[in-house]
Amino acid sequence: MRIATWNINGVKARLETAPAWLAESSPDIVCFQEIKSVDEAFPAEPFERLGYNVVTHGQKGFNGVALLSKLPFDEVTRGLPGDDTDVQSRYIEAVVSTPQGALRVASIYLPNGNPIDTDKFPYKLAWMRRLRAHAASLLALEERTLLCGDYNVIPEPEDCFDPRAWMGDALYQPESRAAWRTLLNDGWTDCLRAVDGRPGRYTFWDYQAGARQKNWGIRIDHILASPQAADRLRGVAIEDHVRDWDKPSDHVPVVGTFDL
DNA sequence: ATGCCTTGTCGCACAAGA
Repeated sequence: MRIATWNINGVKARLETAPAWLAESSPDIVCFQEIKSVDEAFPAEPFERLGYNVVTHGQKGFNGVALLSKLPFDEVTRGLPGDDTDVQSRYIEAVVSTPQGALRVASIYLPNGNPIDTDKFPYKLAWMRRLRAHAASLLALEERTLLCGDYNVIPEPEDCFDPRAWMGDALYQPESRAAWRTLLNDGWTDCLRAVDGRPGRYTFWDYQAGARQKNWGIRIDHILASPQAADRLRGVAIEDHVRDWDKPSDHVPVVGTFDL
């Protein structure tokens, strides 16, 4: 079973690139972030034609997440629990039935948090606390669970080209990185790091300043596995060749392979 | 120090991203 996460930076702008990569890689389950579309306007047909069931949690203009699965969805939950006043669409969770049993997957678009001297940064940190609380309730189920998405956190210095360039940024603040570690210390496995200790395994390159050509990247797209899923982790691939296609997203797909 | 690009918006510049 192969599960992918990919911030596509606008589904309507990716109607060539996204189906092309899905046709090439053919993951069983896909977590999209930043669909930038309301649910009614999401162009599901190009994905359904490739054999995927599609569920979305969108909003107008910004944010928005989706799940695609070749297996049918048994249940779907939209929105991160813990704050009924939060109107931003950044979380969708579903359960599928595999031959080995149930698999729970969430697509996560964690707030960016910049600039850090505005209310966007405390919103990010509050969102991370909510995520930790909900994730802990999922760990208690002792199921195979994967929390996949754009976490907007650079975990360690080796996850960016030049840490000095990110010092004042919400993605690399001590509070952001501490919240990330707190989440992992509850029992979640950072799948890429579990199988690949090399520095410079980036998942995002800015559109600006020739960042891709200079390899000024960062690793912010992550697959977190519950113990029951991590036990079955076989490998993780960062499909960075997609960053060099026409009309790319600034993020690239990350694909985990599991014995499921 | 800032913008550099890209996307979406009831556009005709701007917000947001990271």
